[in-house]
Amino acid sequence: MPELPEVETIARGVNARVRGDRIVHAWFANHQRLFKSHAVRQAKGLEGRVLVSVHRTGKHIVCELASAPKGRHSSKAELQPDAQWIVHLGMTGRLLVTTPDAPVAPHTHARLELESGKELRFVDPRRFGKLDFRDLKGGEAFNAAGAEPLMIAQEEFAALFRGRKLAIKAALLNQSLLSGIGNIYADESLFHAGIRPRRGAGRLTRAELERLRLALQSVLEQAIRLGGSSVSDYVDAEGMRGFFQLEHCVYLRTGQPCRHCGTPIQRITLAGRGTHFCPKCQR
DNA sequence: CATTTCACCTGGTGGC
DNA sequence: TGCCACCAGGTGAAAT
Repeated sequence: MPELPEVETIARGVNARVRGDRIVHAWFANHQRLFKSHAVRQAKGLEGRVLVSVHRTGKHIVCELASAPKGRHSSKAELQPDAQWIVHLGMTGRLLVTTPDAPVAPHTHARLELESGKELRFVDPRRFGKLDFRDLKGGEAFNAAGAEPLMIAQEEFAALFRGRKLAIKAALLNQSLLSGIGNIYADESLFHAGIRPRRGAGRLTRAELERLRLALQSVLEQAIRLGGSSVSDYVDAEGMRGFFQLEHCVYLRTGQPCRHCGTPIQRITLAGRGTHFCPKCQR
């Protein structure tokens, strides 16, 4: 489900609600594939630690955790993190902050009870999500493989695609090149840059690459401002839908008129994914 | 190595 | 109403 703007929206929402709170109990469902490190180890690591901050890296939500003696509430947010809980939402994952009496949704696979009484819940019908715990003593902090699309500079961006034979859309989806772009924002940014998804990544001109970089950044930034795209079931940490789906120009608009020229939007399959573009505006 | 395909899951939709 | 085929925002392992 969630790509960079949705994950950013969720991370900000969770951070605002749980920052400084302590995890008093962690419960995990018995679905082994969800856990990159063993569920028992994750629960042990989480219980007693304070959530110092929650932020996004690529499509991952990173919760910074610190061990802290009980009863000192004044400066919890400034504690030095010594562990991380990393949540990947897969296609259908949700990370929600709820009251303890809120009904437990079907497919709830994790519940963290917090000292304040709130709960942090992970819900994921298709179970493509992943939960990981890292102890920073002895282990490495989490790092996304690819570059951040919102931060990358012109030269570095162009270098990512040099010499590559795969289609530009496939390259945009490759998380070890850029992290955070998924099917919606790949299609939308290629539309705004006027580039056909099947074009070879290594054959784009410098001008096209720079148009693409700027299109990606403006599309992602606008989507974050609108709280992400709610195509079917995406909601933020409070269960609220986003609004960027109303701004989509091509994604899931097969056969509908292009917003710029009126030509019907085409759908093809590329890299195994539904791919949408305007045959007139994109060359 | 680079690139492509497919399995992993459940649920929603639309045709018959 | 039921059954079925097909579709879905992601990733990583296996095949090419």
